[in-house]
Amino acid sequence: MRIATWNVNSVRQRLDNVLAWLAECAPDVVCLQEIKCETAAFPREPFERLGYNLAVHGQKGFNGVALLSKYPFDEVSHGLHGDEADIQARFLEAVISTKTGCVRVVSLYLPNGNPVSTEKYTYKLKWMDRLIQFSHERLKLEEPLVLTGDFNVIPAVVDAQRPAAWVNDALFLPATRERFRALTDLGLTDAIRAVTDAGDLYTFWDYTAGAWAKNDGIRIDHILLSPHAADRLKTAGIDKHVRGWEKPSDHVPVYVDLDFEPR
DNA sequence: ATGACTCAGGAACTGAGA
Repeated sequence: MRIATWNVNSVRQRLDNVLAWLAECAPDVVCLQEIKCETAAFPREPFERLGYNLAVHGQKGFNGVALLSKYPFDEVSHGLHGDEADIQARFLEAVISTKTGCVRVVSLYLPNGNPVSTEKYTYKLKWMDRLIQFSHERLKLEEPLVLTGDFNVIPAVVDAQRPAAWVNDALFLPATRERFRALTDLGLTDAIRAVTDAGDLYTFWDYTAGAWAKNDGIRIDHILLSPHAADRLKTAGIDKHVRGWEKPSDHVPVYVDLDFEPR
């Protein structure tokens, strides 16, 4: 089973790119972030025509997450517990059934947090604390869990081409990285790091200043696996070439192949 | 150089992104 994540920076602007990528990647489950539209405005038809079930949690203008699945959804819920006043559309959770078992998948869009001297950064850190609590609860279920999306976290120096440029940034500050490490300390596995310790593996290149041409990238889109999901990990990869397409998102897809064949 | 592009909203710009 191939599960992928992609911050598309507007699903309506990126529709042609997303359809072209689906054709070549052929994922079974896709987590989308920054769909930038209300739920009712999501272009459902082209995805349903390809055989995907849809779950969408949108809002007007900003944010918005979605799930596509060739397998049926058992349970779908949106919103991250711990702050009833938080109305930003950044979290969508579903249980997906296959003939050989279930997998719980979360499509998340973690707050950016810049500028760090504002309430935006405290919102990010509190959101991460809530995510740690959520993960702690879900890991008790001892089931395959795929926690994935745009984390807006550069986990380590090796995950940026120019780490010095990010030392005071909300994506790389110690308080940010400590909380990401708290997630992995709970027992979640960073799928890319499970298959390679190589550098030059990025998922985002800024639109400005020729960042793509200079390969001035960062790795901030992640797939975290519970032990029961990590046991099934076959491959993990980043579809870097998609950044070179016409009218690209500033992020590229990341995917894992999990073995859900009968045993 | 707290900039450079790209998006949504809404009709000229601003805010947000990272």
